[in-house]
Amino acid sequence: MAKVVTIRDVAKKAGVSPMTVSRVLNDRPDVSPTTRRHVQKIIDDLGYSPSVIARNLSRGRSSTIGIVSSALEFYGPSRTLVGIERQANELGFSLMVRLLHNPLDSRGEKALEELVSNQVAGIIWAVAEIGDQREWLFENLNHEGMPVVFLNMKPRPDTSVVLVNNKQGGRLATSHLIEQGYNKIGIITGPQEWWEAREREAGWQEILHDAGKGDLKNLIAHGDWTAASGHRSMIELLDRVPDIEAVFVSNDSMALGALQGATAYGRTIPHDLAIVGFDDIPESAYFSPPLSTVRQGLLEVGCQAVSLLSHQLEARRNDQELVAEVAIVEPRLIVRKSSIRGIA
Amino acid sequence: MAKVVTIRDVAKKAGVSPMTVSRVLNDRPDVSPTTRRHVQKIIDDLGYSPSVIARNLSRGRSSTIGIVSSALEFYGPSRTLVGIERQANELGFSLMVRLLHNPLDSRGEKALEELVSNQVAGIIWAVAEIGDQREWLFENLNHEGMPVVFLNMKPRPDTSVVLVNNKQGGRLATSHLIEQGYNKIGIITGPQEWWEAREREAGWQEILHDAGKGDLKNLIAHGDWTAASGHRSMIELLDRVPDIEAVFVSNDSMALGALQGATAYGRTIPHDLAIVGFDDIPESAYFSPPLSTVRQGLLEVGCQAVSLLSHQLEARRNDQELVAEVAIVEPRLIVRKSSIRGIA
DNA sequence: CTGTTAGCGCATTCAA
DNA sequence: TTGAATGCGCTAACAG
Repeated sequence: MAKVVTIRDVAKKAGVSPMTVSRVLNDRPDVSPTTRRHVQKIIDDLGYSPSVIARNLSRGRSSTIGIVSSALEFYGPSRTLVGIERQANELGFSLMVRLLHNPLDSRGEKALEELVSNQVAGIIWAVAEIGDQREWLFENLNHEGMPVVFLNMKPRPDTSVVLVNNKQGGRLATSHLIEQGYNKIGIITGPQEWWEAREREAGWQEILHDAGKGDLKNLIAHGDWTAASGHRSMIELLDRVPDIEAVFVSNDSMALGALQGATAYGRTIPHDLAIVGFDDIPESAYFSPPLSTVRQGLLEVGCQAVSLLSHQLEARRNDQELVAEVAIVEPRLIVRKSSIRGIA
Repeated sequence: MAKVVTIRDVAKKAGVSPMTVSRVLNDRPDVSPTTRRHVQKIIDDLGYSPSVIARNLSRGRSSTIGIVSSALEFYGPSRTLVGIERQANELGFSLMVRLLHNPLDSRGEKALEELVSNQVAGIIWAVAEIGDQREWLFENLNHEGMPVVFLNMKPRPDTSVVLVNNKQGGRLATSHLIEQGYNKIGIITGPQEWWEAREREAGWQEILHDAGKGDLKNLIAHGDWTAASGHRSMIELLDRVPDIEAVFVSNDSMALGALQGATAYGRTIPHDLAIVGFDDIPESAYFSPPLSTVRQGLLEVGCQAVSLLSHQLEARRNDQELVAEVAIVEPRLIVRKSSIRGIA
């Protein structure tokens, strides 16, 4: 219990009022250079560090932003968190993090309450869109008047959203496969509750449709993002459509499982079967064969999220109209061996 | 700015004093059941939620714990964070997270200051041990009298630490390879600045030494945890020691790179060369061939860290002696194909 | 430029 | 079992 140094201790020692110290701390202009220097010295000497919570209480606002995330075991969410942290740091925000382990239960509510009562300045909602949970969210959040930025959600009016153009990612992957001359192009999707999974599938479907490919039903298998499900789904596709020529797999982990499944099934990649993944996890360049994939700008997503939130906060401080913004991050196709026709 | 509901609003509406409301909020025994029910109802009606920061300021302590972590792009740290969050949640703590992007710079200091001035109740230091940064830490933290738990660090007196028995992990992997009848057993290490990397190497070395294997120098290659470095290091080993029979790779990502490197070099795994990894990332069961590896109980590490910190906090609240605890989590060998002699 | 007064929302005394 | 007074550490608004 080293008695903590307060602003009053500094003031006393410096022979000024607490207010002056406060002004120095906050870099206010209305302090004489001499006084400022003097006070600053005392601050340093005493190793004084202001109590953020007292400041927040007094100011009625905080510089902590709340993050609600989930599924940190996957590449996407954890990578995004890193981006968020980086930008938050840059802009002087602290981060309070809550993870939802099972997004289906009602804990979103508790997480939200906790953040609200911790007086966070705003919230970044980085949880996959699940069912109607969102509806509940919108009511509550707007009710509270809490600035929020959502990640990877279908844009809606008056809501700030940062998203990767997942549909475009699906298009890129599928177009690439068509350009390589493949005809029967299947897909292994992510969980249908994830908006991102549905979008990637929509991109795949759009391209095939435009190319005049007929019945797509048989070419779809549903995974759950894990390598195990990729493996399973690939076997399923091969059983169902033995002459399938290429598969767009909705993330790299599943693609790894798919690669292994197809190989065990007796197919040589890419000679017999082409595969394109999604994410560009660092490992994917070292799969056998190296995986063609779609890279999302996930750090960018995190940065943007914090920036948009920051805009909202600023607008609010200036009593301006809060204009919702939407930031779209474009993905990029990375071509490696797994999708190149004519390589053994 | 929906004017926020305070404890006074509730009190007024309930016709009691703020104090009574406070008692209800904190589940104090000295409130009549009738009053309690009544007040509780008003609380619910108004949707009142107490201001955590005001409470903290008043009580002089908070229930937020600070996490300093880094390298969330790797499996270990992010997995550990999940464990921490889970247990924190369980015990009613909030989490404030700071990431160190380049542990070599002095930002540890800033992160620490930020957490301290946010009045966190304690800190979990989950950053790889780098050089003499730790010395600086110990001085400062003990000076502040802040409860801290360190992760994966060499235990030292009067310091709470949670660690995986990395050396034992190295032993398990290496013994397994010896039992399989391999003789020339190499290692690809992690970055030498990481304590965990050094420990794994020490385990490997100990077993080989005990088995009477002579000169080990040539059998060591240094990686940096990435698949790329695993690839590179494997080539290096094969060039240097063409008759090498097995390699213990200090994490699974590097093992993936090593697998690919060895295959490209013309070796068949495990026929020509056995490989054991470390981590048991979910993907490793789908490498080609499936990877034998050492599983760390990372969730467990996170849980334990929060528990130890919680003990410290409790002791402090009761003015008891703070006894530092050390929790050791034992790793487990997972045998798959990549290390089984006599399989093609 | 600097100090004074007041109060952020709550919990810890104490007294009733 | 309840309430009144007081203060946590800081800053906004006003004075001087």
